[in-house]
Amino acid sequence: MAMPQIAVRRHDCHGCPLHALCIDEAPAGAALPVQRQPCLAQRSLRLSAGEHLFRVADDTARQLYVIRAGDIKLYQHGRDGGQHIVEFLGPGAWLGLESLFQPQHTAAAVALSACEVVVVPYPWLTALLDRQPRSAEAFAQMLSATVARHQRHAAMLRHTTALQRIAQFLLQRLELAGAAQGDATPAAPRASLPMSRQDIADYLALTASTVSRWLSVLRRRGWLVSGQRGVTLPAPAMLRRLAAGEVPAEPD
Amino acid sequence: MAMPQIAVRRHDCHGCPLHALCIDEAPAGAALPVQRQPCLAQRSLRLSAGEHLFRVADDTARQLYVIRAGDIKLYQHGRDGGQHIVEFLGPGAWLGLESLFQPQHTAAAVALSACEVVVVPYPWLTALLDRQPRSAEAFAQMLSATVARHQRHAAMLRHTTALQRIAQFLLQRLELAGAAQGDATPAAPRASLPMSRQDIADYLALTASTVSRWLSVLRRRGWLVSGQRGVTLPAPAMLRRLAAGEVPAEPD
DNA sequence: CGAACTGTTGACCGAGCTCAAAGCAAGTGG
DNA sequence: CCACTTGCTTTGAGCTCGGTCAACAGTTCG
Repeated sequence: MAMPQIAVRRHDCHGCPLHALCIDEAPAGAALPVQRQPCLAQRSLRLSAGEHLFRVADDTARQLYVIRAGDIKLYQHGRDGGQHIVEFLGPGAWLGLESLFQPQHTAAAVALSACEVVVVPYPWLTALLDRQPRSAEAFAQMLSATVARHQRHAAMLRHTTALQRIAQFLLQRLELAGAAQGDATPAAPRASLPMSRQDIADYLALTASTVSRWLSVLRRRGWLVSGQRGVTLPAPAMLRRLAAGEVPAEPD
Repeated sequence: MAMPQIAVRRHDCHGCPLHALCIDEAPAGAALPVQRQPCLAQRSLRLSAGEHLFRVADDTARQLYVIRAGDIKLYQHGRDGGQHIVEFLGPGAWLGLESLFQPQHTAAAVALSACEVVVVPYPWLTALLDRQPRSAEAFAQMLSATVARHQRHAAMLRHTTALQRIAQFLLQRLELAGAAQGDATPAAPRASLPMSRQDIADYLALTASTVSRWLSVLRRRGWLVSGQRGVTLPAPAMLRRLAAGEVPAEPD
């Protein structure tokens, strides 16, 4: 059985998160340029659940990270010992943007589950950015999207009730799961919650008690099935109405 | 009186906010390179108080802005009609970072006082970034600082009481005023408040009532003198203690 | 099986919001 | 110069949402 021999492996980096940044430079069958090397020579790192990737005030080691698999939470310390979760990050997300080209990290990152992260040294990044104009644009766009995302999250934390925040959070997790599946199952209302209730609370500026309370209410009403680290949402439409504040949020 | 004739005006752009980005390429008496041109050929814009620089969903026009003089507030619309102030920006600050290389603005910017802003078209920026490696780094650093700043602000809005937020805000305005004066008057405890009480409230995720109430308390206690658009803080040390939550925040 | 941890639920309480009224400053027109 | 308007600020009274504290249930791991 003579299989056709492939002249150039088109995409070793097809599933690579750097893809979006480095694909532009090789429009079609062009020879793989030098810059493509990072995609091939990736150095990756494995973390088990609970292990820190970096902590606050750690040296940045002049590198950042891209999550290939697993979930990571990015957090800061609140005055009172409680922690303030900046973001939950999944596969494809970049880590270390908040301290780019700066000596120390201003946040900490810890694995929620077993993770694989790709290491991206600054030199690789700058080389890419300098040699290839459009990549600088793409990277700037990603940074600005991060700014915009944080602005939206900050906005959500004001003028919204606990229930609204929880509903929005669930929807966010839901469409995140949907995007990962490539919309293959658009009607599968399953969302993963790899983080603890306390983590959810710290993300939404609530207490674990309150999160638990409202989740119970949703469960009692049938808007949410099952309870622990995964959840199915049979009525996303209703959740959307809750998130928008169209329902007065009765306790029971 | 024969004044010595200056051979080359060293820095036409000395007071220019782009300075930090473009100074590196001309270490010393080097001839002014082409890239320096933007500094000289700046197109600037004047706004009177209350005038919008851009609104949400406006076209970005592929340009961003740097404030040369005046104060601008950057805000988004909250669901309930109230507005959520992202940041107050003064001279030297960049505007439009949250929608960089994207078609539409995700926030609105309005002048609080008479302003002068410098227009920076994307092409200038990309030209600068592409030609000069260190500028890309500086720019990325600024973007990442913006991310970090928003993270800190979001962190402040949790686990802090109304009084703490107000104290922190006043201190922030104070050191901002100090920085503008180049620390010429380090002991001059004067801060400008070019925004309304409602704006302060929207920035701190409070109500105008609450802001007014606590400012009154501070005034009654003598930690704060005068009231309207400017304010003097005779006891910054006490404010710092309040901001840190070391004082139980008694109403009176 | 017990220990330690996470999640759930209840009772109470307080910080800040809502609603409302009055005080003040700046502008307008007679 | 003053009556009138308009918008911002201040202040009061009551109420509500979510936090605090605490007890209990369920899970994981030795």
